[in-house]
Amino acid sequence: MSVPTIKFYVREGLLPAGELTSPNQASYGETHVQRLRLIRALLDVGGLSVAGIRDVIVAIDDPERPVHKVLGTAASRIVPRYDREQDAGIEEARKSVAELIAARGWTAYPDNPAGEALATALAALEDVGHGGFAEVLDTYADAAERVARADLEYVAHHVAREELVESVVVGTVLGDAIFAAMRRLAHVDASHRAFGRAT
Amino acid sequence: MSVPTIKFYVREGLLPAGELTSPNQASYGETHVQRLRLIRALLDVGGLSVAGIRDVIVAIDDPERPVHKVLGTAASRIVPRYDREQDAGIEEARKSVAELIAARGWTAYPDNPAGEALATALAALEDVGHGGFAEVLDTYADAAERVARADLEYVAHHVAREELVESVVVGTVLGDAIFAAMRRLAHVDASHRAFGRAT
DNA sequence: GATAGTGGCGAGTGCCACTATCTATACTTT
DNA sequence: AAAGTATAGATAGTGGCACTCGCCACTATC
Repeated sequence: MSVPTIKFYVREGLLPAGELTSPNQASYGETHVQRLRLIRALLDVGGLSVAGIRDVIVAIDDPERPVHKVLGTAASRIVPRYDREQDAGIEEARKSVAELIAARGWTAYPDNPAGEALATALAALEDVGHGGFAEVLDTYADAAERVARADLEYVAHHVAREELVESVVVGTVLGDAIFAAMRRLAHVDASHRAFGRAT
Repeated sequence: MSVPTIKFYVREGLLPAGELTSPNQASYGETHVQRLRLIRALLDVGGLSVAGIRDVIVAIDDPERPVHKVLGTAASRIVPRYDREQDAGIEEARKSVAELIAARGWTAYPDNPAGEALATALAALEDVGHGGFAEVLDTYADAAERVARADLEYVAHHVAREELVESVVVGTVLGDAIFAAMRRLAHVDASHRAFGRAT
């Protein structure tokens, strides 16, 4: 971790400045190191932008902000913003999403960032001519439900209140990466079983 | 979709050139449109780079290449390449991945791109101080297994051989986005159930 | 007292996905 | 037939992003 990079993060508001012990010496503590690790994790593994990380961090650090608002901010930075408004099928996809949510009995508004992201992905699927893939959506929803329950249970039982927001952000971002990697490992296994060939 | 953008894609080898009907007229057909949609889906929703898409497309279009090799190429472009070699905990994380694969009875080499990606994510988790999250890994693996089985079944039953490679690529890339979005929707629901508040 | 490092800051770099501009040609309208 | 519009192809430029450099005044250390 080079010094200029750290100075850059300080300037961008990702990292609090060190405490000045003299005009040209500042001391950094464990919290700075911790914060740096968080930044690298969100940047490298989570794929967030520096600006997005700043917003998330500001939200995390603001003790006034109610928890669910912080999570809202985090979600809106974490979910990549596709602007596919011109996509012909997006409206139809939004309807599918609303139906799925209703069928599942989920309490969630379909027009939140996650619902929009799902609609975008479904619309892209349709565009590409693999709309039939939507057939397995129920399996995806089952799996997502299980995972989400496990996430929440972990958070509820093992995380102290003051760490809550940060761990939810970390879990959301890194959880995506973990699941995606596992899905690919499972693909390799499943395809080996089905076709008798390891990839 | 602007004309210069299309020409750019042609130059970059993402899109075959149109058939010249005269020195300054080329005709594009339905396959070009289809290919364009694929490019946009991988770019916007899948988050691949133009160079990565080129590699994937070259692999898809090469009928000589055995299927499992194409999927290997696709996987190596789809999985983002983290270079966390200097991460202290990466070796330990690799061991966890190998153990997980063994415990699951999966047939997959832990040193493939997906295994590396998983190790990286786990190492990042540990760095950030949320190593305990690894507790729920089994739930993730269960879910990944289910999803992967559904993916494969769909492909085996509904996809013609000549479309196989493309649909696996599409399914892998868009499937990630779909699952991630669903996980967030399920989070909202689960947190509403647990804490009685919608986000 | 020479060397090396620091904070702070503006400017620069390299990469990437386009986008603008240019030339030469051809189709289209009047 | 002349003027206007459009296209292919190619080179160069743009804007955004994550750094990285260079400069200054100063200090810590050998």
